[in-house]
Amino acid sequence: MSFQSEIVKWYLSNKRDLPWRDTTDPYVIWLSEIILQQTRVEQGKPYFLKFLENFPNVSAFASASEEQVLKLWQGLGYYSRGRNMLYTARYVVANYGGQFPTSYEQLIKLKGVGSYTAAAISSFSSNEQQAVVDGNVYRVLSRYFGIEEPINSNLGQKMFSELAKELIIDQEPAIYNQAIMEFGALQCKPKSPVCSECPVQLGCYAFKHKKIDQLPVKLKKVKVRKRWFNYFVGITGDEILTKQRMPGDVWQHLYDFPLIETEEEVSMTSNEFLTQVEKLFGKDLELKVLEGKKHILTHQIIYVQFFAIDNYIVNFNQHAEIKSVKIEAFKQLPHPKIIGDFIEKHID
DNA sequence: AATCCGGGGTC
DNA sequence: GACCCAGGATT
Repeated sequence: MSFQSEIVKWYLSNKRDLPWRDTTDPYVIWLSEIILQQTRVEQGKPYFLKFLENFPNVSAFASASEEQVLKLWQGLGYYSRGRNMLYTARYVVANYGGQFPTSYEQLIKLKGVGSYTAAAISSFSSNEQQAVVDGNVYRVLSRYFGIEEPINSNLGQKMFSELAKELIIDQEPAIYNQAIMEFGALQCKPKSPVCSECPVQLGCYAFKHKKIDQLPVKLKKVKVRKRWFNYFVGITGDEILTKQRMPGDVWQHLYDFPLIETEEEVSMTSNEFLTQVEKLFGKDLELKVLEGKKHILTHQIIYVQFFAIDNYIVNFNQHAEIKSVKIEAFKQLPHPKIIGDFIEKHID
């Protein structure tokens, strides 16, 4: 039996029961695929259900506000996915009359939809012969066929997508694509794959040559930047100071607190820091240390320090980005995870 | 071609 | 701590 047939056979008896399977609605598939980008199934599942409940179709999604979408997205990360979804939902309503496209050619033009997602939606919704190449596929193919070209090199990506394209010929695209990804996720895992019970063990290059833990090859050395965020929690009566984050940095469009970023950990005796703080909040400011947290992102480690401020004065003319809003309204805004956690813990 | 964009799970 | 997750956009 061929590699592909074995994988499909394995899939039919081992697949998970997931809420986005058993539908060919391209809108629902799109929803699931965007949410699952760089996101584990178990992490994405509750978000998928929440989004489907709030937005049962693309028209409902299109009529949402960005704040509504980002609030639902809160905690999932890579927030541009949420912003792009809203853009795309409106685009589909405006240009396709709310009929979500199913062809690769149309899908690839949508914001937030790349080659993987276009292949996934087109094959799952209309059985178009487009091969998905995601992290699972890279791993399974590199191991089974013994491809040592790095999966994130230009040549590597080309080789893997060519191979995937050949393999899907004569397969049922929807099932085969899901099968090879599920196989990668459950059987041919990154760490400790279940080779002893593998249906394609005999043909597997990596198993034969004992290179399971060396494939796939991936070039990588991401430098992690360290940053120090000093947040100021200012509450007067039933209002709190907040600020929306701007383009060009993490958490774009989400709401946090007034912030002074420094090159290193600040000390309360640093004149330079205190001068900056007074410049923002006035001379009579009372400052208290609340708590410190370490927040890890892909390319950054952010050391977050929260300060409580009292008796502050903000010159809203000079600092138009800072606003004072009702605490209840503030809570409804979308926040970065680190801020959302702080609010839950400290602000009733 | 390299870098940025989150948060969480696993070993 | 290192790696990875049903990747995509930007420079």
